[in-house]
Amino acid sequence: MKPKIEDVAKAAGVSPTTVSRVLNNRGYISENTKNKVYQAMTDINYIPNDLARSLYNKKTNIIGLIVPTTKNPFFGEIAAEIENDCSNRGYKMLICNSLNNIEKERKYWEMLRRNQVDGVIVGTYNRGILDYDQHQLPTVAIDHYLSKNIPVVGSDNYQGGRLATEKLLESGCRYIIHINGPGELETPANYRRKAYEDTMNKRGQEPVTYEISGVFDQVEQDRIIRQVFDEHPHADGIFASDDLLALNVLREAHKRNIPIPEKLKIIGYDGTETIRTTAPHLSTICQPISTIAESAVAILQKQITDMLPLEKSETRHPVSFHKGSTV
Amino acid sequence: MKPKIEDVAKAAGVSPTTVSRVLNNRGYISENTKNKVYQAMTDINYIPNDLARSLYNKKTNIIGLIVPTTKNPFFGEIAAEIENDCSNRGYKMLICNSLNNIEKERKYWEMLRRNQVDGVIVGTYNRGILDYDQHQLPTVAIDHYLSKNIPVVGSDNYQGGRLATEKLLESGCRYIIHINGPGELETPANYRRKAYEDTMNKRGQEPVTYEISGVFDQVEQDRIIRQVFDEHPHADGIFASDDLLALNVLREAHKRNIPIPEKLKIIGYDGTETIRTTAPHLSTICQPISTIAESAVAILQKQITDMLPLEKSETRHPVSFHKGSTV
DNA sequence: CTGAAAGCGCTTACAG
DNA sequence: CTGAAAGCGCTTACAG
Repeated sequence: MKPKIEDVAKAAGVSPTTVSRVLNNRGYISENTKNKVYQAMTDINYIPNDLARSLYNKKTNIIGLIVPTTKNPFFGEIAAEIENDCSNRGYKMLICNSLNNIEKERKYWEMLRRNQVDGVIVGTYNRGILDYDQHQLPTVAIDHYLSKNIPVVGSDNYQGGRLATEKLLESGCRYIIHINGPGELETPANYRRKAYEDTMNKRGQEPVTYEISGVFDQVEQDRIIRQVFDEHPHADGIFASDDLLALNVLREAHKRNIPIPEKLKIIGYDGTETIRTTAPHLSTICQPISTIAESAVAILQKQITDMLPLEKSETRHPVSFHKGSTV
Repeated sequence: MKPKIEDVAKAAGVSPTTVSRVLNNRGYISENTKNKVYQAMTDINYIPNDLARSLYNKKTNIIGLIVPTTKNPFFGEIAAEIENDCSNRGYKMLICNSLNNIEKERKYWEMLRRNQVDGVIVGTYNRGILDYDQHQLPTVAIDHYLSKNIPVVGSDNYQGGRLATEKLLESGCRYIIHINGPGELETPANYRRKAYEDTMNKRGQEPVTYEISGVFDQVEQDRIIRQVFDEHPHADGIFASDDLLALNVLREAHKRNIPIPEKLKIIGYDGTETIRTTAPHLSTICQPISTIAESAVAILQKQITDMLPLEKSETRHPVSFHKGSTV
């Protein structure tokens, strides 16, 4: 049987109350008693039960993180950063890979509630899951609009879209296509598109945007990429809204023997550490992942400790350009 | 205030005992009562408190996962797979990124204990942390020897090392170098090296192995790679013990204008989904990540449910060869 | 400075 | 088929 406070108390010859007090450094306890208790704790190898503690305190110091999947480098990195920040602040993290499955996600929300998490950080698309009006749980969304009263954190998507487009224009492109990832309608990522279109219009160029609707659908993605090449054989620039997509575009270009960057320039989005080490040749817009993570955790913690009601807010962190050899 | 069982009981006009019983589907309850209770639960929006439940049951259905960092594609993918398997079996997962920091790792172990996790899956190098003799907690290690009584799951490293070496030999290499990642001494990954050396010896070739000791030390890694090229300008094959390393080798080869695969063939190890999509040209040995994850979870669950004492075992899953253009 | 008692939200013998 | 009581391992007023 695992030792409990009572056992420590017996071993130290004091009451459970006293043990609890030294454990929590609360109230006045004589040095002597303190030492006896510490001694007893190590003697019997006592480890406090946080379940009991949390039950009483109504605070678990656990937060939930819901992402599509940590297989994706962007979410793998953001998850790692968020967990680090949590750990530094004394929070633990329950992780949920929703696989963009609405039913799974609904279950995760319930699970997190049952486990009394102090808050949740969400990076998935799930309109309709939350009961907007009476959502109480402290929550922060990463690049997703979940509800009118949930703060959103992300990169400055408009700046990113503009930057990508400008870089292409600067390096001489005139016939630039934009390819969008799936489900970006409900996310601030649609500002990437908006910025692209605005920037093109301002220069008097006609914007052309393709959308990939299927989530995790490699086949559709490949089909659309081929379609772009078929329908726009004279395009000289492609702005893809994520790096994996950009790499696929690059691959198709190679297949068609289109010299990069001479005939076609390509720029991606995300700039994860993984991509920058495995494919440093890809020019891309880098999201400040650790800053995003940090600020999401900070905002969440503020909600938790101040017990503030949820309030809409949008935090955008500046992006940067990584120059590879595709632009 | 969150509604509790008592509130449901009141709303349904029954006792808390009865509510608990319908909640757990235990004992006989009349259909009528059941319905009243269900009705009451939805009426007042009741969500059970798993903390209280777990406290009583001495079972949390939570497991801990300790990895160096999910930023690394291998661990990001294994974490996602493990979490999926857990979720399917009704377990939740607390994730810990130890960053290969022994102090952090020690704290994570204590945290997991305090939170009464049912078991732990570890993918980090941490000899000396566990109290071998009296380690009670169900535990499974991924490709690491933690203690004489903790089961290990991984890819068949010996087969992998042999396969890599044979592929190089088959394609004509004779002067093959092996570069090892850090910290592989205490892990089954050292069988990759052993297999390489055995295979080379059997063919009458002299094995040459370099080791990179610094964990996460990009600078040292680059230095060693340059050293390999400097000291063995006539090498015609390199077997790198992970893909990120292999890609760095490839990059250095490009810098030196060494044509790949004509003058030099390169083969990596891991074959994550991420690498296979971002760098499909890299030939590599693929670990069956989802199989490894699945079997780790299965073994852990068996320990948990059968309450077996920990027992040494080693499970090796076969690897496969991914042919890119570097071999 | 220290302890006995009540309570956090559940569950399960035990009794009816 | 249903309920009152005790207990899971803690913590914190309250009293001394």
